[in-house]
Amino acid sequence: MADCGTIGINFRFMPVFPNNLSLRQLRAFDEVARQGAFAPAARELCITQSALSESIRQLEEALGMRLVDRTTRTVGLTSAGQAFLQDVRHAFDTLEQGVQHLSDLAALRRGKVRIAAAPSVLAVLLMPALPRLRAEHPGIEVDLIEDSAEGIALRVHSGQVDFGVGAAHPAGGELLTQPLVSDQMGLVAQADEPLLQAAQLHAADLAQLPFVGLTTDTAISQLLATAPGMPANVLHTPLRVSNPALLFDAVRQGLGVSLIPALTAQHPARGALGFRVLDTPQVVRRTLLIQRPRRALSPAAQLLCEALVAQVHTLSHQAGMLPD
Amino acid sequence: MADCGTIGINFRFMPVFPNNLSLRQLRAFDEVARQGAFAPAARELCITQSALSESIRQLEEALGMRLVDRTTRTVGLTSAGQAFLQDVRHAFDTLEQGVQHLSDLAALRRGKVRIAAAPSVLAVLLMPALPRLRAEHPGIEVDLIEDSAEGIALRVHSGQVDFGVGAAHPAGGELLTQPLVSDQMGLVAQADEPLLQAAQLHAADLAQLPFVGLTTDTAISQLLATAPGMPANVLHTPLRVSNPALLFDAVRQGLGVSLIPALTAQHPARGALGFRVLDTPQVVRRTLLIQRPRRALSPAAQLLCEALVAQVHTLSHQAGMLPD
DNA sequence: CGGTGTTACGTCGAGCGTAACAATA
DNA sequence: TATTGTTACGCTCGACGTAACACCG
Repeated sequence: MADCGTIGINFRFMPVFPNNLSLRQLRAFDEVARQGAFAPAARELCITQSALSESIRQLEEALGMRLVDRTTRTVGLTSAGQAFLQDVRHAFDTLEQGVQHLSDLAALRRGKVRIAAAPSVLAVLLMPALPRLRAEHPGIEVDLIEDSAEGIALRVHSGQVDFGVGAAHPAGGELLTQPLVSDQMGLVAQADEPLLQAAQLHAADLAQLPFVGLTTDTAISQLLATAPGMPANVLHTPLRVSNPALLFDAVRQGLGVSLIPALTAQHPARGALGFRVLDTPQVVRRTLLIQRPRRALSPAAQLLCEALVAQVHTLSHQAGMLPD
Repeated sequence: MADCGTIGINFRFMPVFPNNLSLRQLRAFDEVARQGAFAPAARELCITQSALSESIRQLEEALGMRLVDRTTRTVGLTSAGQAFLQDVRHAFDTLEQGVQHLSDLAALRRGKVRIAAAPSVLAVLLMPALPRLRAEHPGIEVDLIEDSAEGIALRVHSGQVDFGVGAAHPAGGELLTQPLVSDQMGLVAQADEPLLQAAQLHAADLAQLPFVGLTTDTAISQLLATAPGMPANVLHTPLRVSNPALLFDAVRQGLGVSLIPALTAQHPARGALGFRVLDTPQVVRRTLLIQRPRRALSPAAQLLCEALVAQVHTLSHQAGMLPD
């Protein structure tokens, strides 16, 4: 490498910063001031007197100023030393505080997690885990952002969220995905709908029923569109809503039935509506955990990740759930 | 030396302080964050990428936490890294400020000097130098403390003042002294006193005049007491005052004449009173510069010291002055 | 003498550069 | 392919300890 600092244009600000001095020297100075003598300070620092003496000498040389008045028997600080000591200790406190902050992050005493996810994931997988998380880690802030598959991908890619949960989507380029849970599509209808009690439920059975769909930008809608054997009224619905909660409201109002994933059926907004898995075709929705590649999750984000997986396991016995 | 940290009782506070990390690593971290990449940061730091990479690795290892997310092409900070960066920069600013303070002290832009001295020294040697000093170094604070020889010695010994100027005194133990100026004792009297014009002035000439003295705790009084050939009215005075200003007032009131050093005669409070050196005996007062041994003077104190010496030279042509 | 801080000197390891590698755009 | 970050491997210089010294109580 070319020797630096030769002609280079970029001298920048360069305020003669302590390029020379080291934390060792400053720590040594602090301890000498604290102890008022070299010998005990050296013991405290776990070095010999000679090493300590050398450190102080170097520090004074680097600063071009005498900091300590040596009197063989007792040691005192120069007025300059006293002034400098203030700042050194302040800097130490700041650094120590910084390390403490890191420790807090690692120990989950502090932190902030931002998650983007599909509505059902938020309501069914994350919300139930929050009370315990809030109780056990009150210092961790959580932002839950409801979004579409595309929005999730974009938010993950831009780093706006720590990770996302939802369907795969090409937006956002290459993202690191990991299967979290798969579930089957099923019929949601008013409780007295006879099909809910049928021995077998086929997609064709829905052909004559009024059908309420999700807007076409949703991953679920697109999943149904690619599934084989879907009757026309399922593929082209006269009424489309953008999220499960509205869908449940529509079904409850008698506007029709719908097909939703089993996980979404766990949404509290379903209320007393009935649900059963579709036997043919088996339409499986895969929900992924989506991260930026080569980006480490913060400890708090890991915690929520784990809570998410745990919640998946809790719900794994429900009809139509296929945990990965 | 016994290996430290074994059983020792003194674990003290020991808050897992950054015992490992160094300023180099922190500076490297700061620069990586600033540049957003290793290569330019390494150039800025005048080291190779490999060295920089190693520094960051060590820092992360010391902190037990990933600070930088490497993406080969671009580099981002972990949330932990962002939080830590704040504190690191704050600590840097504090240190830089400390160094700046030292620089200010050295360049006489800031500073504080405390001086203890005899009244005549303050009024005659220091006061005249102050206007220029205040003009040239407005950031330097000066404390002038008027005191007796004993008080000066004690204040110097205790470190309450940077240095003292006055007569020698055993109080305060071993002090570093340096002759500053010597001057002869002389007669101070109302301007019409015939002795002021005499060809020769002998101590015995004062025997019949009313005499006003300084209190016996003053160095001048003690000096006169040990001088040979002093008439009784000089040695035992019915009226004693504690400082030259009062003495001048007394003489002006016609209460008597007195003997004072030539330097003191330069005191502005003398007004129109006459002064002439005593021819026999020649009584010489030695004024010393008094410092604590093995204690370096601050730059500001040195400045005042030099101003003091310069003022001595300015007055060296006056009658009775014997600069050393 | 006991204890202080300083200096001299030999040793060892941390920190660096060179070079080869891996991975992205 | 060009550029970036990582790893491997010597090397050198700085930081340490031992020891001898100088100094004060």
